[in-house]
Amino acid sequence: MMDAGPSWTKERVELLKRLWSDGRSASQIAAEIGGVSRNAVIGKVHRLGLAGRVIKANGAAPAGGRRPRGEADATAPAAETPSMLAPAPPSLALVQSEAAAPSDFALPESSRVTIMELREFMCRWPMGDPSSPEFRFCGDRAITGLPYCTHHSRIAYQPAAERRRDRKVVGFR
DNA sequence: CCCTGATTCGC
DNA sequence: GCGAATCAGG
Repeated sequence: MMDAGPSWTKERVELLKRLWSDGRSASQIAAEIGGVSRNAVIGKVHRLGLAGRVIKANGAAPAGGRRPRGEADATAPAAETPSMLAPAPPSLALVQSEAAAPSDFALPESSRVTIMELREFMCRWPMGDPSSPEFRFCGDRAITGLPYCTHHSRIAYQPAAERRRDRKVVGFR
């Protein structure tokens, strides 16, 4: 007699619509409505047709294509990012502060290289946003045995004493 | 690893 | 129709 879990009643659907159009995320909506997972929410959203606000009309988006569940996945184990770069990766703030300080050391940014152009003897100091296509490495002649050039080695391996004198990290206003 | 939405498909 | 499982991307 008792009906099972409250499925998508009119009220719940309307609430869903409202929250979705309100810009709430599926997980948030699921939490508010209660009794449903975010997958359920997403599924319902799609079924209702008020799905993806962004319709990829371009062929540039094969996105979304899960392999049939029965199939064994021969997919590679995974590999976030080899990140076999430098032993002492500088902080982003530090990099940015350097980039934003042209007056200090006018590092000859002559040789900036992509990861493909990088050689063992080249400075691996990251320049710019790693997620950007503009991302480059310093590429200057690295100190033998070290991943950085002289300039960036000073930055990366600051003596504790010298580091005490606070270097100015990127300043917010 | 956290999150986001998108898609497939057994139920 | 439903939504877990899975995928792709941030």
